[in-house]
Amino acid sequence: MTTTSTKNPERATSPDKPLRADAQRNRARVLDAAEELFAQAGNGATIEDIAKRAGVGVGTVCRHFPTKQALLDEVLTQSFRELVADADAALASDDEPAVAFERFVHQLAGHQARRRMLAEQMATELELPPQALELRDAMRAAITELLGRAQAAGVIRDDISPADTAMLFAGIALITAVAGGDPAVRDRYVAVMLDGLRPAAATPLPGRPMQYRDVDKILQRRSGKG
Amino acid sequence: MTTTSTKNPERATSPDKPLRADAQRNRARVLDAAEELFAQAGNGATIEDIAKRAGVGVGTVCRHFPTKQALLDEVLTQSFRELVADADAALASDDEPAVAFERFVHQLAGHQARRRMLAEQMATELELPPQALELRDAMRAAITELLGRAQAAGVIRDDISPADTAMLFAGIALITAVAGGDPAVRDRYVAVMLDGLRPAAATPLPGRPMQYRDVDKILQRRSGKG
DNA sequence: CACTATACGGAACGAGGATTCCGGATGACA
DNA sequence: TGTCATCCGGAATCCTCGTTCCGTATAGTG
Repeated sequence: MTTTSTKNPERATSPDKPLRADAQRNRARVLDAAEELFAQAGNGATIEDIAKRAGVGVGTVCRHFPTKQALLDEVLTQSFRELVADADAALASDDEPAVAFERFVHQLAGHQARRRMLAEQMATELELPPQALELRDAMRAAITELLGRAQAAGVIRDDISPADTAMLFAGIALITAVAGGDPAVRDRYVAVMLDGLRPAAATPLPGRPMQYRDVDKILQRRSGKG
Repeated sequence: MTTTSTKNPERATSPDKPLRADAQRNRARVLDAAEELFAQAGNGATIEDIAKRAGVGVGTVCRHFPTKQALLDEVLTQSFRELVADADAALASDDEPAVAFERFVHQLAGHQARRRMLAEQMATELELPPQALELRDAMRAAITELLGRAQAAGVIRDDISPADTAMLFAGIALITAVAGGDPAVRDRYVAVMLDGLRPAAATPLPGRPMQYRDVDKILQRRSGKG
């Protein structure tokens, strides 16, 4: 399902032209392989590994994606697209706020776990590829809205921000991804986290909610240093 | 506090002999520098960076620790020692179970965040250095006991295992470490997680608690493949 | 079927980083 | 203070991995 038959945002050199049939096939294979290996090994995954898994030569990988970073960016962007789609679906659904929110965070954790880079990036470890910037903003807006509705309905505690939400579930996703990626385990932990977010048992929290502004600040500081 | 004046489990070559004074000093410096840089950059930290930070040449680093892995292992083992010390203190204290448990998980997350490798390794990403095996077991025993007491006292939900506990807080630690490592943020999130662990708001959980056995299985599988 | 623009595989190359080596410096001890 | 074993710094070496190059293969087309 992760094929890129719809559009190819970048191409090595030359403006754009319909890819030859085998090229399209290979590109998709590479993307799938990369997604899988990046998820497994973070970006420690090797170009050669990816090529092998995709059943192509390294040359092929590097022709389609001029740089390892470009490949990573594309996979990341892909993930964001799916995430945003889920978020939009949740927003559009007429489920109760609690249900919509819970379903969505399960999906969120799922996406992030399947590709741990996504989780890392949402926690600002990685630079965001420019193509993904607006997707990220859409994502943030969606989380804000879903959380807001749930809080307004009184089913989620008020002292939690959208940025907190993203972080918390990214943490769950990251750790379960690192530890084998069993979806059953992940769902369990998401459920625990959700219990922690209910107003019923809420204990006063130290500190203040994290804002996306803070996240961006961390991101800047990081790219500033190197 | 991180000096190794007590014992030096490994030495490049030759059985063992008291290190010359300057050598001991340098060894300690290297260890401290490594701890700091590994915490900051995971094991992306470079030998040269570590040497520079420690104010020594690369040769010195490599003589004391024949391999980058050896250095990493030593830092890891060090962390485990501190963790186990905290755990023992918590066990020995006569605080109420709830207090002891909560204080300990805060410390746990703190340790793990300060050195993100620790968090990753507790989630079985890394192989455990042999020197640390018994420390890990002591750790597990302590968590088991502290959690058991808290559950017996009815302040922590029953459908959570010691392994779950380790994973959940490792997740929090990991994500906050990745996102800048602000302790205030970490404490906030630990508090949320703790709320999720209280019996009051507990919702039925899907799946079954994770056992240390499962963790070990993942570890084996991983080292099997490579 | 023949022809050509594309794409392919994988060897060759280069950069970055870990490890090794060795001449010079230094702590330990008589 | 003199001697020597030990340790130090950092240049040299080796290895891994991303990227480039090129001869060969193939999809697309008439």
